[in-house]
Amino acid sequence: MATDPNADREVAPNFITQHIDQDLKAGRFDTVVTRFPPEPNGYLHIGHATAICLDFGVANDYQGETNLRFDDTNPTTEDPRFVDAIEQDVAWLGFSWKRKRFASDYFETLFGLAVRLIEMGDAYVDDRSLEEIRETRGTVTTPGVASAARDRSVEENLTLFHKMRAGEFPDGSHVLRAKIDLASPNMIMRDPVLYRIRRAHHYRTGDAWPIYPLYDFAHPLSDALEGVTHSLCTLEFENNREIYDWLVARLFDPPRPRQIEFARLNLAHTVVSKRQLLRLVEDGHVRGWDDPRMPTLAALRRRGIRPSAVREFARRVGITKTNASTPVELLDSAVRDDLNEVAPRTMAVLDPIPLRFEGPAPAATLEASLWPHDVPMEGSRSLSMGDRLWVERDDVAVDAPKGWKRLAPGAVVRLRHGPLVRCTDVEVRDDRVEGVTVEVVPEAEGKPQGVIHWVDHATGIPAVFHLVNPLFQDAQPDLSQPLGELINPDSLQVRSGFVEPYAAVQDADVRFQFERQGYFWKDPGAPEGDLVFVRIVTLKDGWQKRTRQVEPVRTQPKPKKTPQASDFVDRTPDMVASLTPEARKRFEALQAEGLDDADAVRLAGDDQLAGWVQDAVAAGLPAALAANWLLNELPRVQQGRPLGELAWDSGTFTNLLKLLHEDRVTAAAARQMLGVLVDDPQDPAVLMQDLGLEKLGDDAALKAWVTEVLAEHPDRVEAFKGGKTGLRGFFVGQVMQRSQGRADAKRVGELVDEALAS
RNA sequence: UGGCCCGUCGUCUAAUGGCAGGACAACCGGUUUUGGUCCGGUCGGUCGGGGUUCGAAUCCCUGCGGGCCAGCCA
Repeated sequence: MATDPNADREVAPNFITQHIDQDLKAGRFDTVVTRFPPEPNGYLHIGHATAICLDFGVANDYQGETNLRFDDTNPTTEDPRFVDAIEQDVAWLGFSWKRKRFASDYFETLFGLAVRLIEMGDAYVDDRSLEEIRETRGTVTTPGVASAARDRSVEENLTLFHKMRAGEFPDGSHVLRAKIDLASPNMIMRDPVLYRIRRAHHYRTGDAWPIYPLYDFAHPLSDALEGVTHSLCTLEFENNREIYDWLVARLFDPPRPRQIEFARLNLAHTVVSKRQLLRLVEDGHVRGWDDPRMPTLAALRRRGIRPSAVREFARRVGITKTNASTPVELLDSAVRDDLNEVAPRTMAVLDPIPLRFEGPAPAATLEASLWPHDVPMEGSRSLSMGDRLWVERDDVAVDAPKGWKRLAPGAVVRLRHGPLVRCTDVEVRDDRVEGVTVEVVPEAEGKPQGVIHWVDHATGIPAVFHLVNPLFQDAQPDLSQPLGELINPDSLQVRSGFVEPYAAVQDADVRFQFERQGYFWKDPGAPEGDLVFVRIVTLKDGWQKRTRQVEPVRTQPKPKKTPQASDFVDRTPDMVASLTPEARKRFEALQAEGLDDADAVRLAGDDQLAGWVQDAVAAGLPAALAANWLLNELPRVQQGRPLGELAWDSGTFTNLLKLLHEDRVTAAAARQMLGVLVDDPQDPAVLMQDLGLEKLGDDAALKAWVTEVLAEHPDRVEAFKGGKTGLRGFFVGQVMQRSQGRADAKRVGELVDEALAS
């Protein structure tokens, strides 16, 4: 039985937890502190929910803690009512924060840090207009130009900055800017603005401050002040990480917080952007922030979705860096799974037509279970069945299509929890079914074609049903179009029908399954006294699926892409042509050593790389071997660090290659050693001895391992012989593991082939 | 166009140089007094090209496609 090895974790391992694991192992931190940093300028939505589950979830998994921090640095857009709403939503999801903080708590501290930055010569006051600053920032392809303000003295900057704070300048007349690099390819590093003058009333600090810090300044420093270790945010902040690191490195000692970005959630058929949601509300396309069609947490809550379902949804979606769009079906499925075992089964007719009995009516009080056979819950309610009932219009057909399991002339169905009936007549007006007549048939008389639900005419209670459907017609709405044209006209359907009495009298928080219809609960937003049920989610409907208009998406193999001319381009000649004269010389020298142009040109572009190859050649090694390891093997352990940042030198590299060249170690072992040597240079021969990595020359031992491995996995041997040839790698890998990289993999491969052939 | 990031079944996501697996969707069947649930099965994928390697989804190069950045928003 395969059990989930991560069942005890809230967040399944992902690239972020891997970073955390590494940081913890490296001793960079000894605890995990995260934060959830909403700006109080709107309601939280399902996208935030995934972020919340991540922030709080990983902290819980690592016995760490999470702060709720309101990033309230822009007084013109923020409102305390959102603070309350956000707290409510986070708590509703089931998370509790260690500390509640506001960026505005830190205004005084942040001001002090800004002063220090000025004192270090890393920030200056610019007194030019917004337009001027914009124009001189340059473009993505052209560098920006400095203003005279950039060269102000520290004293002058200090004076000006204090005057900014004292309110001596008008709004927008001065800003504090970091002094970084106006030519940076990262636009955010072109002297980003840190403070602006904004004489606006802040909901928390009142009129105490005429200047406010910007996100890029306040956020990293707030993280550092709170002792946050891992600052998880969405992909659009990737470019901001550079300023984050820049500021924190200047103003704080280690351990410094670290920003990691992940992809935000996109849900099909809806929008998850505060701006767009605001538009929906303000333009009246929905009835408010908690309109059940909205993706806000307030709306999901009103719709009856439980927090456990949202958390399960977040778990199923996972965390990656891929920009992706999640289908709503994934949410629906999580909601159904969440409700299946807790929702008592009851009956409601949403589009009622009368059912009359021909002959004797059953007239009975039935004791009907609230739970189906497969839900381990107990309980029942009594149902009275009089001589007239309500049934669903869709459950009656004049001409039964193929596969019809409901009422149609002559057809026998069961009335749920009641008798079998045969349809004797269908009343039709204007092509619409308006009523049905049935006769009771004895139990013995054949199998019913199906089961339909009903509500008793005499005791049934009138109710209104709100059927919530996707808000947008298109999975990926084109938001440049007017919203009115994008909205699904059936996003909210209102029906008037009847429920059985039981459903009307239960507590407000009970989620029902109306059999064959879906999960519903009483709309908590309905006017007092009105009986309104909102549909949380439909049931999966095999019939509707079969008959619906849209063609189901057929799964068919993608056409094999035909190779394009552009697939075969060789950039090498271009690269050779654009070599500097100096690099050109190196290129020719490497060529002379027998390297092909592609390798030579890449090495020639780097003085150091080219030198290392020459050193290896001087030591009697083939240039191609050195080039191969430098170009193809080194990057694996380099992890983006330039060659110069690695601790080792060309001599260590050459000695490693020598061992390999002299056949004293295998390539696998050499790779292992490479990982150690770059950071911890030493004599590779000694390292080889220490790790016991000398190449194994003993064919007999290899054979023994091969036999052993094959004997241990008879099922896989069978599968291999059945055509699953990919298993060859598995067998070789097993033997390699046993030899700890000391066996000659090529030879092992041969032995495996031999053994499997017999 | 400069820089950064991302491309795995229809969709979402695993596999960290060694068996391409799971979920959702779809399809077929079984159980069922819900066309639900549950169970069994089927279909279906590493963006193209080249390289490194005994072995590549994974490392390297390159092409293609997508996202982000030129707010005194966050």
